[in-house]
Amino acid sequence: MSPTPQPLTAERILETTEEVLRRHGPAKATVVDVARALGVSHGSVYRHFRTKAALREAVTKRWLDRTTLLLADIVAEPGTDPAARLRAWLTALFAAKRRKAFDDPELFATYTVLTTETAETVVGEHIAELTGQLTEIVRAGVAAGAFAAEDPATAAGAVFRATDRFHDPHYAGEWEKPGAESDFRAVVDLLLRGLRARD
Amino acid sequence: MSPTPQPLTAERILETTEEVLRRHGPAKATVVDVARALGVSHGSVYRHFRTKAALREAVTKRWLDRTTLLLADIVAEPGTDPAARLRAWLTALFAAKRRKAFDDPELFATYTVLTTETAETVVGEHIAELTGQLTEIVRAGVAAGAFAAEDPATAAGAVFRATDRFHDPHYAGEWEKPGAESDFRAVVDLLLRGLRARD
DNA sequence: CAGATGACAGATTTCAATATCTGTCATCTG
DNA sequence: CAGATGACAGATATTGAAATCTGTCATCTG
Repeated sequence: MSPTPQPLTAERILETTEEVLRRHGPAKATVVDVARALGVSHGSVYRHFRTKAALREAVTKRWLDRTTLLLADIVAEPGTDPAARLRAWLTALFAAKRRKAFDDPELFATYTVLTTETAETVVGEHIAELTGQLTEIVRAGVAAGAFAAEDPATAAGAVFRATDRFHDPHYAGEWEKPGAESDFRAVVDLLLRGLRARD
Repeated sequence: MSPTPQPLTAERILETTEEVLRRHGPAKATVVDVARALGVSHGSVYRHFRTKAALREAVTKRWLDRTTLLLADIVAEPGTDPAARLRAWLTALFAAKRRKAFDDPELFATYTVLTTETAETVVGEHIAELTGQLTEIVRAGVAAGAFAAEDPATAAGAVFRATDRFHDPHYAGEWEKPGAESDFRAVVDLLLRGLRARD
């Protein structure tokens, strides 16, 4: 769009790459497109990112990190009832994903492809961060005597995996169906019952 | 293989279609291939199945029904402890899927494509049958005073969805990883804890 | 006449030629 | 001389013509 006289930074490249991905989709967005949009040669892009895959990874990480940050607020919330906090966290995650999928389906499809490409690396770390947050919530719940769990990390992992259907993009098609909301509640209810400490 | 002089039945067509799918894969298996393998014209195949999609659906249903039947035995088991029976059912489902995926990865990939094609119809019914079995186990558990659940069907649905990761072919890649077994146990433990009746 | 056939139209797939892209690097420029 | 360039080789994607497939149906055959 603009010839942009500003210095070429990794940050500007990432912004432009997002834009190009939004416009062209994951299959047709090329490094040459990104360079063209920035008004530079594609060789310059390779000065900041070693490969096209690395560039895509960086964009994907940015996108995932936005969600991680959003949820961190809930973990940090002080003195809430552990069960309520765990439910709030899971609900916020589901809501965030559902909103992304619903508001801009094409962009969501683009990121679904990107995350599939980096399942083992970037997405793996993202999931580790999320289960880390969950572990923190469970740990606090155990400390408060509200939850019973031998190992908070194991329990958190189980909770995360048991709710895959409500955050894995693979199931996005199910998220706007009539029963989705009550299905979610039923799973969360069952999991919270399983965590709750016996008197 | 053989020119087969026997009468052309839907059953024989299904058997041959399985064979052709096994050989050629889902992308390249054509109705013409099936007809050729049977030594008939493809018009004759269309006398038994209205479309190629209908033929594929029928094959897929056969395949899924084999698993349904396997699990029905566990539901029918008399007088077992409800928790043990539920665990056995979930374990058998996971084991059956994992075996299929591991023993013949190409065939499993073929059926993964087929089930994706018929997600709304055949697979939907298959899932309904499985959750029906689960509901029966939960209902019996509630009757025996071992489980607490307002609505057994809802609880069964929640258990099924919470274990998606261990039966949805989408996750097949995870099933042979080191942690899979203990991840499975952690989720099932948590779910059983959630179902268990309080004294 | 129940059931099989194969020619056919329109849709889909294959294939090979062509164009574009990725990643490198010798060269240029401020 | 730090940073940008663009020519280049090999890999990948696009394209359009030809081949194959799907689904129908008038016709044939036991």
